[in-house]
Amino acid sequence: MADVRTPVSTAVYDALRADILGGRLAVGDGIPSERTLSERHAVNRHAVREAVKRLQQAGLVQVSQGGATRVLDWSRTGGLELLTDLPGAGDIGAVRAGYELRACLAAEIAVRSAQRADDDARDHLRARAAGLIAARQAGDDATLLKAYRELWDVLVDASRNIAYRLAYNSLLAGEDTLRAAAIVFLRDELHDAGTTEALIGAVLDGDQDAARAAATMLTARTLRALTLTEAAAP
Amino acid sequence: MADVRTPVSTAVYDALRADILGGRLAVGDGIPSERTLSERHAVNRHAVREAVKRLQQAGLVQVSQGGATRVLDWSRTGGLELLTDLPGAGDIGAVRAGYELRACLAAEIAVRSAQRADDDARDHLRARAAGLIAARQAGDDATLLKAYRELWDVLVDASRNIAYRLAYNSLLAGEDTLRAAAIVFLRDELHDAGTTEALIGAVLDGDQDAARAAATMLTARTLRALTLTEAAAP
DNA sequence: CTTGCTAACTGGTCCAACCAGTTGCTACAG
DNA sequence: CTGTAGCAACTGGTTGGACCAGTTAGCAAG
Repeated sequence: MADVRTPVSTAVYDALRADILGGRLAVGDGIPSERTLSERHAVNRHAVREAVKRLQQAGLVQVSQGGATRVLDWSRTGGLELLTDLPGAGDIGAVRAGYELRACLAAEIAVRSAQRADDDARDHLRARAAGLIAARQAGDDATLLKAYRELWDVLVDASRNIAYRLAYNSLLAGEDTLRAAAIVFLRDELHDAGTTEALIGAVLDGDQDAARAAATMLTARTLRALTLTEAAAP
Repeated sequence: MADVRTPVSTAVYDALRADILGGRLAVGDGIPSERTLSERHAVNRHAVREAVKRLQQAGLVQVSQGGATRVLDWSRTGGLELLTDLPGAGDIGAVRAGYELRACLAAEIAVRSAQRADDDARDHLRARAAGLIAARQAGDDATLLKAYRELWDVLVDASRNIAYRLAYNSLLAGEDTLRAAAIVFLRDELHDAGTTEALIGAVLDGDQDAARAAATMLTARTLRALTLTEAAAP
């Protein structure tokens, strides 16, 4: 039941990914051969191959038959999905980077939502707005965060842009591990009920400028909190 | 030499991914068993497993031992790296979505570059600016596009935000297949030498507002071209 | 010193088997 | 007739070993 058995190939993948993102395997280096890795991790070579295939897809390594599998410069070949893996590898600045991207996305999502939201999307938005008000009554930050995220989820859909949706997914991919930290940074933004209401109203009214302004103000609060934290304890 | 042999596992992966993104495998459906797929594609089961592992990592399927491997709603679980796969699956709107995301990113990259570019980054930027001028002399759009991309590549670095870099990577992931189409849409933006110069100057001067304005004007040209094309031949 | 071949690597693929969960049907007990 | 226990018959997870197909490096002949 509570069996959290991880496939061995995932264990190998995690280990290699951490080594690469953590810089222990330098760019251009060849990683150990599949046969070596299978011995070292005491698993079958097939498991290693599955792990390497995933590394390859993530843009972390380049494999070539006959030659060695080499580590790529992931800052050039990696995709946005790597972002949530970076903090785990010890990169603190990645958190600020992620929130900056979110800020830029949020403003645009707000504008496009105001521009493109149809009746269906407006209904959903109103429902989430009500849910958010209810969550504020609870006084529990975790509940509030959940409701706030659901609000943005609806806005992302309303913006009718699959790229925004996918980028948003990538940003939230590792949220479970970061939720506790997120609440700290998002605190001011979460409790700014007035601006949140303004955002919702602007989207419902189709007021693109007001929507952008509100979204920018909301995310600016979190960015400020992050900057202060970063400056205080680097 | 010209041997473009694709690994069989990649062939299986491409086929399954296309079926999922193309909607031929519905969300919630179980995909055929590994043994069935290995028979159907006339490959070994390990090749199928490698393909499925990649699907899993891409957020397209959920596998569970004992149970069937089910198709996930990739619009909820997929990352930005899926974007460049969508056009291949027949989704035309994904191109516009991608360029809208690029527009929003570009403006922010310009601002952050103006804010954070150090001497080293400024040197690189000046070099690329010179390269761009040289490319304009050639009169060849492909050369110009290359130089223009290199300019933005430097700007992305100058913005000192790993999330911007990774998102930018994701957006350009499938560029080779789209290069011909890209030149058509980017034509006006590419030939707007004045605004490009203004962007470079603003970044070098640390003028964030001017940088944002220039970047926005540049990307707006491409968005307009895209909208016109979309409206003309939907 | 250059060239060419070979041997020892690398990854790519396959076969066959077994382990470990899930699912559904069947037969037995109530 | 109903409910449940249990036995197949699936599913994915893992292993071992073998062989093919490229790359690389070293050695030997020119």
